Order: sequence, then structure tokens, then C-alpha cells
Amino acid sequence: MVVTMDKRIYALHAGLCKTLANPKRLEILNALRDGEKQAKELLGKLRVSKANLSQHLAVLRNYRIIVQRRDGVNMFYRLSDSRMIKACDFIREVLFKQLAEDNDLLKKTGGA
Amino acid sequence: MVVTMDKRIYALHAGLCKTLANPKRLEILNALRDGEKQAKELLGKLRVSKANLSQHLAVLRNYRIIVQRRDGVNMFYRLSDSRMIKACDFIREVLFKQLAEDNDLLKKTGGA
DNA sequence: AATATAATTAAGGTGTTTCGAAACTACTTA
DNA sequence: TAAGTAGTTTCGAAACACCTTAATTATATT
Repeated sequence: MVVTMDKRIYALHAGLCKTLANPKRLEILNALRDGEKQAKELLGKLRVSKANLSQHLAVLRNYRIIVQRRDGVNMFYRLSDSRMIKACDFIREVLFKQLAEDNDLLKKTGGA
Repeated sequence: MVVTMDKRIYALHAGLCKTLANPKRLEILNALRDGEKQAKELLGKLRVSKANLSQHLAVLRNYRIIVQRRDGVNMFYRLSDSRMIKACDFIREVLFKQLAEDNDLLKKTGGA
């Protein structure tokens, strides 16, 4: 019983992580970092089709990473929990550490 | 030029996030949380085939989330950067918040 | 050298993700 | 109510991830 529970938690946890496993969705979350944005604004920032943006926003909405608000004909989106972007930031730090390591290696070997 | 750079960073960032986007890999990382473990031990904890475990470990190794050490015929694995598990923990907190919200909703509506 | 143990790699089938194109819905204003 | 703007959904194709089985590599023991 305990085993089954754990397995289900891991599946849900992985589901949430999946929402971060795409460059465009990361870009969306990053754009929403400092507050609410119109879908139209996002469309301007990211170089994506309207449909595709909407699809990615739907993924984030379905996993409740972002919340939607309508104002007339416009849709506004914002992050629903800042911990999600904190998680992103930790992972980004790991990435930069890796890139720094690669750079060190390159310098030491002189690219040979 | 700046745009291209950013796009590549997002792609690499997403790659790193992808390593978390699987229940079994999350379980592996969780098992390594408090120190090095033998592959054999992991095989005991997780209910996975040896080949499949090895594949998941390879993914984590390729993205340098874990590091490998051989001792005779045995392989030992450990986390290479604790920030990765911190990121996991933030996401897990978000998950538990969501589950709590669902539970509240259920109570309020009485399941009807 | 032969066998055993621990782990990895390869091949192949199945399911999932992603994206573009086209159709559709919701709201606003003339 | 017709047309316009903003956004969403559906469908199908290509790419990718995942798991199983079978073969392979690496080290240790007899």
C-alpha cells in the first residue's frame, strides 16, 4: 500500500517536472517571473506561432503552474507558485556550473 | 546573436529539466539524497529491470546529474550537485500544495 | 582459460511530445 | 448582426522517450 502511494507521488512529481522540460515553456515561465503578462506580449517576446504558444500555455495551465485571467478580449497569465521558478533557477545554476567546467577543461587542454 | 545564445541556453536548461521528468529517475535521485549507493542497492529499492535502471542511470550520468565510481565489479553512484535535489524538493512542495488544495475542494463540495 | 557477477549497450516495438495548418470560440465594436 | 481581434482546439506527421529482450563488456574467482 505504501509502495503504491509512493509510486503515484513520483508519477505526479514527474508530471510537474515535465512542464519544465521544454525550452519554450521555460521561456514563458521566465517571462512571467516579474509579474502578469498578456498572451499577446508573450507572443511578441517568444518567436512562436499563436497556436503553439497557446498549446504550451495550456500545458502549464493544466498542471496549475500558471493561472489565467480574462479581461475583455485579452488573456493574462501569471505564475501560481514562485517555488516553481525557484526550482528553475537552481537547475539553471547547475547548468552554468557545468558550462564553467567545460570552459575550464577547454582552457586547460588548449582545445587539443 | 544574443537571441541565439538565449535560445541555446533554454535548450540546455530544458535538457537538464528533462532528466527530472521521469518517475524512476526521481526515485533514483531520491535514493541518492543521503549519499553514495551501489547500483545493486538501487536495483533492490526500485522495482525495475537491471537494464532499465542502467538506462536511467546513463541519462543522469550523461547530463552530469550523478557521478559514477567503480570498485571492483561494483558501480557506485552519487549526486554531483545538491542543487538538483533542492530543485526537486521545491517542485515536490508545489505538488503537495496542489494535493492539499484538491483535498480542500473535495471537503467543501462533499464530493458531490 | 573458464565461469560468475555486475553492469552496460543495442535493437525494436509502443506510446508520448511537439509543431504547423486549419477550424473554431469568445468578446468587442461599428 | 457583421466583422475584427485575441486566443483555443483539433488533427496528423515527425521526432523523441520508454521499456523489454538479447547480446556485450568489465572485473573477479576458480
